[in-house]
Amino acid sequence: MTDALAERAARPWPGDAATGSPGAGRAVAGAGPKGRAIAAAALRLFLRDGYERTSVDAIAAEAGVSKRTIYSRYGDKENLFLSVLREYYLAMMATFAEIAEAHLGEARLAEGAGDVQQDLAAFVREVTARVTTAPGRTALVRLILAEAPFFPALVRQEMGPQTMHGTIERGLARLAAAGRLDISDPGEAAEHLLALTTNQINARTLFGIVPMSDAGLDRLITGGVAAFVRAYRPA
Amino acid sequence: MTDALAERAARPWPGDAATGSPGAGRAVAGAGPKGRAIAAAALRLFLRDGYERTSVDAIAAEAGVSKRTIYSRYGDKENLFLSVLREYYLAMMATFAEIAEAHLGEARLAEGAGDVQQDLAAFVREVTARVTTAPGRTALVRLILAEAPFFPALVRQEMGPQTMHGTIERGLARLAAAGRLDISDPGEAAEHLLALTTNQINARTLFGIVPMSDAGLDRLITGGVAAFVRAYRPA
DNA sequence: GTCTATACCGAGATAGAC
DNA sequence: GTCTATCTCGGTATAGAC
Repeated sequence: MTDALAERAARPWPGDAATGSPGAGRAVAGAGPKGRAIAAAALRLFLRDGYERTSVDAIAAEAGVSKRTIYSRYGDKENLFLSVLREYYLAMMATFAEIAEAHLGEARLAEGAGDVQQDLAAFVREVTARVTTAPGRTALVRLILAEAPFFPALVRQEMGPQTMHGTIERGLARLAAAGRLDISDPGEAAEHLLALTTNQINARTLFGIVPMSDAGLDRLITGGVAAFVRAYRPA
Repeated sequence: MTDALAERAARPWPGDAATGSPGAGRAVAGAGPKGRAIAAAALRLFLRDGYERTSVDAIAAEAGVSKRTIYSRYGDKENLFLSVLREYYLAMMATFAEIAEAHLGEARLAEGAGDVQQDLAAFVREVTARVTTAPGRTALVRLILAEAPFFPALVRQEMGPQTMHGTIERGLARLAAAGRLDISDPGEAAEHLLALTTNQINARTLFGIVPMSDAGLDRLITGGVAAFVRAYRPA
């Protein structure tokens, strides 16, 4: 894991007691340097090889800890799996929220109006670069899709769909209120924007399996945003 | 497998030598009643449990044949997997092609022009009902996504993306030529139509994992097609 | 007390032998 | 069609080290 997201994912969850030595406060699976090493190794191998093909032995070797340490901290493989995936997912959503706030937040929109199409394209481009096509992100989504039938917790909790949706919906509603778009159903419009951009990229690349050039990505985003604006431009 | 697609998938591939007894002509894995039983059982279990979680023992038991029979016909588990998936995929694409021809083929469009939006919605609705949300289809797509990194043949050959794309592109080009849509790039328009309908359904349901009511499906299709037509309607 | 190292267990896997 | 060889897995146990 070389990207910033994995680094972030290796940090203890929000809500954890302390980041100090494993013993200060309630012991937490992901705390301490050992905990970070385990989580990082597990994440890396699960994302690369999937659940069934990843052995706890391999994770232990990769993390440089003994297998017993993993079991004493995480209980079993399933809990380790769900923990590291949730951690990573939350980190990714935090990045997304930050980007969305910068592009579609109240502060940004109060600055004044540029061209809607260009503003939306800039937003989507940054999301694409920093989230959608981030090294581990596509693997994460593929993994969730693959394992969801066997781990209902994956879809029950916050890792389901519709997590980017609300944020975008509120941003679009602001653009509509400012008269820059003609939107009667912001929820539906948010889905359409996602469908024409992020989801289109996912479909094209089979969620990261088939490579795509930066130029191709840019063309796809530009075209998707253009179609979106054509469908929702004020009369 | 109770649906018609599985029935179809259990038939030998187009191009196979004969459907007769396994020994007439070149021996073919999927031929004969035993071959059909094996293929049907393998497909069912792979779609339900995935590759790693499905054992050849279980397939043999489900098919009512000996494990030896499977190995002598298919060589190994991997080949069995790729064979039955390709078979099923091709059957699905045949169904899609048939629907597309009925709705967007030359014959249909020569009949005269109805409302574009209604025509497209009818097309998408039938594709959705008979292909996109067919019992095994979503599982098939999830399985391909999950296993693609480990079986490059899955994406190399004809099972990649873009298989529905060409057919829809030609249909949209015909609609544009008839002046019923304003499309400068039919390839891109086809992607946008797919993105706003089929792909949106997939994203919403996490490829069939999260259930969706028929009414919800219909609303989603209607809204997606409406947005598409707004983006591409003649001036 | 938490960690490492390693040996171990039972189950289940593929693949091939008979 | 059964039987077996060989392997790997998740998980535990047992030993000692910092």
